[in-house]
Amino acid sequence: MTDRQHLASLARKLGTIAQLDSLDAEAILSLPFSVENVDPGRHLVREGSRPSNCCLLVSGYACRYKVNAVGGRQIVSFHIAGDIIDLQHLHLGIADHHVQAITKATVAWIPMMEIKRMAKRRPAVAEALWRDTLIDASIFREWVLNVGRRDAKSRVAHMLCEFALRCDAAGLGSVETFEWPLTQAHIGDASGRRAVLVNRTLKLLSGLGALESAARRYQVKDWAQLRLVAEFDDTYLHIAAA
Amino acid sequence: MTDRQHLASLARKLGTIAQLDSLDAEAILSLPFSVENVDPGRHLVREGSRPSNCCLLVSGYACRYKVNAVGGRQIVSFHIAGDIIDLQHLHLGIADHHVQAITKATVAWIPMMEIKRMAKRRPAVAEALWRDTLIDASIFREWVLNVGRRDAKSRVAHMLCEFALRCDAAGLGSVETFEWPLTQAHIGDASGRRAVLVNRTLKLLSGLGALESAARRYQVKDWAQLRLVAEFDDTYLHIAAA
DNA sequence: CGAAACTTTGAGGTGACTCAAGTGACGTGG
DNA sequence: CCACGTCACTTGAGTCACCTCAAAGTTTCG
Repeated sequence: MTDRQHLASLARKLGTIAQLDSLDAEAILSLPFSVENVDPGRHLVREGSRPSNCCLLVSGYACRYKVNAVGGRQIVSFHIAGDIIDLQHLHLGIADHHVQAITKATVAWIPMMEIKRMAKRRPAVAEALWRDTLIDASIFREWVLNVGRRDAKSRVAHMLCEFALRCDAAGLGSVETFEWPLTQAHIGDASGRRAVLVNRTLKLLSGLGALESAARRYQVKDWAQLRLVAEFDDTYLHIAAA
Repeated sequence: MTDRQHLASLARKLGTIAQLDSLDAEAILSLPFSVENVDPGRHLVREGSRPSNCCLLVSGYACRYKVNAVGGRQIVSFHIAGDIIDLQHLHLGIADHHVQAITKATVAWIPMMEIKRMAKRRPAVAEALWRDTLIDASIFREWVLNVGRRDAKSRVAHMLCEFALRCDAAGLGSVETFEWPLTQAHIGDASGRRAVLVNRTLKLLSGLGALESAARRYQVKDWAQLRLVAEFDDTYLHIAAA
């Protein structure tokens, strides 16, 4: 199946990132690709590999992670439908981290050569792609601050705020109601804390009335308070057009 | 003064990042710029500003940092001569972090418009610049792992290894002997630990025989051991050509 | 319906923090 | 050229956030 519809979410996302005309959109929608349905836990990129395709997440959720010498895992970002995950490796050659599906997901594999070719012909698309990688980098910087200088309560709240806003911007729910399909172990691996502490921390946030959680369903009850606890400022997401 | 020599370190660096021909090099060397000499502590980029120039570090050392709500500071990267610091904002519009000189430094301000224009005319240079920003992003990811999943000893050792290798690659000394012009407070702000603990940690690394330190002069005595303590693998620096 | 995976709760240990006081290096101005 | 202020480094002692280990619930899914 090579339905152009699979690329629509990419075109939509890049359209929110930069000004694209109809020829740009056409170039994106006519990229060649192959579709794959994957189960939770399936690896989409392996550290040390030399990817020749970019992975577009058509539906579902994924995360990037690295591991330390003793097997400790650190998730460095989450990804949602419309994210073109592997753009970070477009000009790097060798993958420096893993990418793994969190839920069942549908991905479209796009040859890197084709993306590079499109970038040469359509400068506006190239700029959008570059800008997308720069936004990723901005998010990494915020995560360094998050795990480096915030306590467990703020970290978890911050992750929630970021996920909520990104889902909202991608048209996948609102800030109050969105899917957060993570186990407490995922949240722990992303926040650099143990799952046990994440559990206590979520209870604490519920106790504050900022959040309601039950069986991996979360609902933000008090967005203002959650932002406050998280020290959340969305500038770093660069969601508004430049 | 608008001596082309100031741009030589940039041309050199980009040449190690991608294949550039003589026309590419010429394009880089003929960029317009203005030079400024700055003192330690001087800010080169302010969070919230809308930079219109890219800052090339001609000599000296600088760092990027963010602050949390209570004033806690997190350094997210260090920069050395030849680094074009502000490329991260080329397509972002608004600065999401501060950049500050650590030592006395010489910088060259290059108009972003000129860089974008050059990127359009010289695709190989554009690719080199893009690749440079992707390498930055890769380093951010490693830092998330570093502050998220390593103890103080490994963190500090890791920072040392990275700095050493980058200096070495930039032609600023060797792995054993290089300048690390940081106060213990800097090291603390970068590793997400307090300066007091950094002090004890450096003593500990000295005790292991991996390091000698005195009055902000550092020397690596046992590179193999330092790498081991740091869990250091240089893949993420993407130093070798792709 | 049963196994596996995830969540919850408790108790005791530890790495890093805060507070505090003192030492040493450096630069400046009288 | 010494007196003084400033900044960085050093060391100690008490405290706390988070960790580890452990075991019991609960949800999910084949």
